[in-house]
Amino acid sequence: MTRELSLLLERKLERRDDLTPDEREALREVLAGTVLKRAGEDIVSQDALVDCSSLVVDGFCARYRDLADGRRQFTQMNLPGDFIDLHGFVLKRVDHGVRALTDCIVAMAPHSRLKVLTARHPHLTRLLWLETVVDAAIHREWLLALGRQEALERMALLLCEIYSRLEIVGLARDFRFRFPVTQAEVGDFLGMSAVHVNRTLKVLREAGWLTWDGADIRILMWDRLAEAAEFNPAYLRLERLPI
Amino acid sequence: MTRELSLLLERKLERRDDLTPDEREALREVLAGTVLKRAGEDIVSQDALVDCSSLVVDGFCARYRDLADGRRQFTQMNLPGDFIDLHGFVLKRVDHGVRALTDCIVAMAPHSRLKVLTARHPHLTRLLWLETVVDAAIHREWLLALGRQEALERMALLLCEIYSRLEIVGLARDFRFRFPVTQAEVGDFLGMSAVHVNRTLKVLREAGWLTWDGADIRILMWDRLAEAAEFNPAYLRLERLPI
DNA sequence: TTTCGTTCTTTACATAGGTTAGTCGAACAC
DNA sequence: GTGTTCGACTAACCTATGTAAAGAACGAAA
Repeated sequence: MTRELSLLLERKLERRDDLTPDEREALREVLAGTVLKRAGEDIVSQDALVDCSSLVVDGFCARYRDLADGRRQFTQMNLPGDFIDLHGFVLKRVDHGVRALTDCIVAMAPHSRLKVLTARHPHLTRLLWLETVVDAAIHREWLLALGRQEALERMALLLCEIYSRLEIVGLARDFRFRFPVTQAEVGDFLGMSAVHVNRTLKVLREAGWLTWDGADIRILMWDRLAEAAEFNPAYLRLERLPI
Repeated sequence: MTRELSLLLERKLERRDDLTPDEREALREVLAGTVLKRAGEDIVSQDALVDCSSLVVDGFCARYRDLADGRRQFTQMNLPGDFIDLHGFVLKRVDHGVRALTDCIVAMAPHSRLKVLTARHPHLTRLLWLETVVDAAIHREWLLALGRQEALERMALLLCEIYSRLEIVGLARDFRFRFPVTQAEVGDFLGMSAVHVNRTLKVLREAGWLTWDGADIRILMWDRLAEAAEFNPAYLRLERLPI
């Protein structure tokens, strides 16, 4: 069981650069047990000191920040294979919550173990560092989207990004994927009201760009979506560059 | 000269955690020379492989992303003492440009030297990692702002953040500071048109919350601004927590 | 089966903020 | 001097998107 979890982590880091047997061994020491979180539960609560980061094994979750009057913005989607709050390892105090959008299984990585790893394995440390830096690159893409792109462009970007990321971990192919998220939640990603999410989806559906039944999404015209979003997957850093 | 630069860097990292004499010594090896960039010039161009990160010694610059039709979003302000593109050290390919808003002096930190440092100094590595992670925390604050806050709230947030960050490095006090940036540039930060920046400033000026003459800003009612922005400096991670 | 709570969907209406098109003044070149 | 450029500022108008309200569809629970 724990063995399988380490493999998930190994495969994730190996997409970026080769690992030595020694480094693989070290990764096996990092994960403690797993925890099940129910849909709607908070995995991390806002404004807490943390001593543990976690790896999403199964399910969808999202990082969020709230305003006093209840306005909410999701700042990042976390898919299976993603490290949630790895930045918490160096930040110590996290400034936001993470919510399970569906039932989730997460594996814990205690900071004490990560610290041992970083003391002994500089290259592995840089790979973990890279993961947090890719998160920041995704943030920048969404800063552009929220600041300067319109509703339809943002929706297209979300679909392109989620499809691409799910495909990498084998959870999407042939332009189909499951995305079990309500329209209100999509609105919290895109910085728009649930009503406008609905309107925007109607336009996309009627233009024949996609179908969206329940949680099953099928993209019919990828090129149109990618063009509308000005989607360039470079920001996901899918390239393999030794570091 | 180079000695003074290292001191800037040392002081920056020491705000987060103590450094050993050994670590200080290592930092002195990191910076190569300085470069002068003129206002309006690009310090880093979009979508390039980078082999060097840089430290702002003097001046203001900003990271940006553009859309094909010219819409632009600044994703981060860089003030003196900030590491520009430290994330480039692990990311290798950067996805955005950095523009000098005023004449700037920047000190270069070649990645080859940073790599030597990370191989020998795990604690220092975590401190550098932390700097990139704080950048991401600031991104998240602005994702919330751009997604869910209104023009006036965002403007208030910008003023509170810039003042706080300038104060830390001794470039602001008594609620006064120089901010030599055009209203159009402010719009590119806040995701709004220059016209609306002007309107919003007029409201703030007439309400007596601030004065803004040329590049000289004076905040008259900090509490009002902070309340409107829901400004909580926690996201800047000013706390000192050993890592 | 009925009831209940979600979520999706639509309509009608309100408004924050964009766009366009200026004026004015300061700085600068010649 | 004169022209030129750039930024601050304003007004008129327009539209993308928010808000409020309600019905339809669906699954879960009883």
